Amino acid sequence: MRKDFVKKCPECSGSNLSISSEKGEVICKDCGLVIDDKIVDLGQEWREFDSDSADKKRRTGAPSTYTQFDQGMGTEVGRKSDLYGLGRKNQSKFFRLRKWQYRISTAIERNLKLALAELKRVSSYLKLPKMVEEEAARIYTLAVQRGLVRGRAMESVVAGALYAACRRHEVPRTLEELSEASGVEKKEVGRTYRFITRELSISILPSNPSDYIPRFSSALRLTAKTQSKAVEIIEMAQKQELTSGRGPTGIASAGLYVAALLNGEKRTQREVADVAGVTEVTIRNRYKELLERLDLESEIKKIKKKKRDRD
DNA sequence: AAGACGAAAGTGGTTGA
DNA sequence: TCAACAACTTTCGTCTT
Repeated sequence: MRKDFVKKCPECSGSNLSISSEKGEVICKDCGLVIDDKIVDLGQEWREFDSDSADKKRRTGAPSTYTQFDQGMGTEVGRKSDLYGLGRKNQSKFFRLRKWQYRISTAIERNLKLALAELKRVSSYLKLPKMVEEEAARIYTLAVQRGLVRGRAMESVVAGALYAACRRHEVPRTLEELSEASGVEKKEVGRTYRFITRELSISILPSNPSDYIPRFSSALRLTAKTQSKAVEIIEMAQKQELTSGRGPTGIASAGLYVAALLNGEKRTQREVADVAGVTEVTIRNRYKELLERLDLESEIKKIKKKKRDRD
């Protein structure tokens, strides 16, 4: 069963809430307020209604989880009782093997234990959905097994794995946010992110500017109308090929800035720039392109005229 | 005085020879 | 491996509201 954290929108007290578990957001459909954009956990996916469907769905027992350091399972190289019938030579070989196995696995386990603790810390700081945390843990485990952590700070690999997991699940967090949460430098996060996704050949779609809109616009306290206008503008921009090669946060913030302007809820460039983690200059550049290519100039002029008339 | 605008120089990353 | 290149940032002076 899903936990309902909020039943009514505190802004307009409508009960028309939309839960997007993938993005970890609860949005009021009436006024667009993002009530809780950082749901930690919505509970398990599968439910059992009767024994029939239970048999189909409950195929794995307890879900194996990557956030436990050994995925809830362990391996050992035999026990002493297995020694029966081995010759002397083989006995010592057996002990050597077991010693090595022990050393290697404890080294990996120790690392994983530490890393997963760190991963959980960062993830809960950013209030990421459980799915993303699991994914990040999976990625990190793979990275350890491939020996990709050697020579790299564990923290930065954790941050890189989390960033990758966010991108995969279209729950975008900026590099800055990851950097702030993990205490790893921004470039380092980006570097390890690129490294591990390349080495593990994890394919990641380029992030969509629209994915940032709900979070940014709620931070700026903008209405749902403005929010959907911004998404509209961004879609138009994508059709005009104004978006390729540009930073998605820059496009998102410019779209939001224009949308707010058109709906008479003006925010300054600085305000938008701050929540989006870009500079005013970038917003200006994108903004200029948007006006030129989407003929919004006349609409902007109308807004300005209206304002003058009011004075 | 605050916000918007734009030029110039610097940074880090990608690409192609 | 190096140089050219695009996107973005920082900084700063000027114009607009």
